[in-house]
Amino acid sequence: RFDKVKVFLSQMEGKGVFPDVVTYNTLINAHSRQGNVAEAFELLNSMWGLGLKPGVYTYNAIVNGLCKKGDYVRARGVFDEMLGMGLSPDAATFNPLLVECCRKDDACEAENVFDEMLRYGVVPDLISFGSVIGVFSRNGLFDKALEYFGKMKGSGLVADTVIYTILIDGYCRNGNVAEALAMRNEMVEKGCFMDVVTYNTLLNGLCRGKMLGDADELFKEMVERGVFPDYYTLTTLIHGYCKDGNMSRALGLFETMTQRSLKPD
RNA sequence: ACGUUGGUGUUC
Repeated sequence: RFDKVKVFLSQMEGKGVFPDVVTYNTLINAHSRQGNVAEAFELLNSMWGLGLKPGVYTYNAIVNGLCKKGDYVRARGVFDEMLGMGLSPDAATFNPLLVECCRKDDACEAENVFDEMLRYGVVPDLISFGSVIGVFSRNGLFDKALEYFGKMKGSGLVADTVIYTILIDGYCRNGNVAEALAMRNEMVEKGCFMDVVTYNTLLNGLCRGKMLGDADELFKEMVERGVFPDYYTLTTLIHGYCKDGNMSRALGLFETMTQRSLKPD
């Protein structure tokens, strides 16, 4: 609701309160995320005239916006521009670039960006590792995914719910549901909670592995633990039961879905 | 102090 923002900002200025770099970063990020990179650039350029100097957060927001639009080339251009301004990139600069390579399933470029990040002396975080582990495991390079998981632990990072979910997904995709279940046990033992995405991922693996009975049990477990099923959960299970020829169960879940006022899409 | 980045389904 940028019209309201505009009114609010002018009210602020009327009271002698002027936007600072954080205000601009917030606005630039909002436009950037919504795909309006042109407006984000305009705000970026107008900062200088107000005596405000764009910083790493400012450029990172734009790099992210361009990556989200799939404009990797232009994102690299802004990256170069920020270097030219004498700014040092950080993990939040490289992560959107990595994520975009992963979205395109470009494991090769993702690895290049990861190496580049290291050359700049930037320390990869959980997001960086999660991205590359995911792209490797989805693209026939699961050994490499596990190798990076090893590097991640070696660097002192501790796997969180998202990292475990990526690994569970990786094991399932690579035909090792047993090891995926072992990962789930490990994460719980280490005090890491399973969220709706973790459950959905494992349910999908069980369905694809024709382990519908186990999927059913896991579904019950998630509900008992107060993790509420979403669209992904129900679509995954409905698909699983359809493929398995169990239409009555599939239709039952479909009804559950409408009863929960989750409108089928 | 406040602002930027990651994971799951259907389309055989």
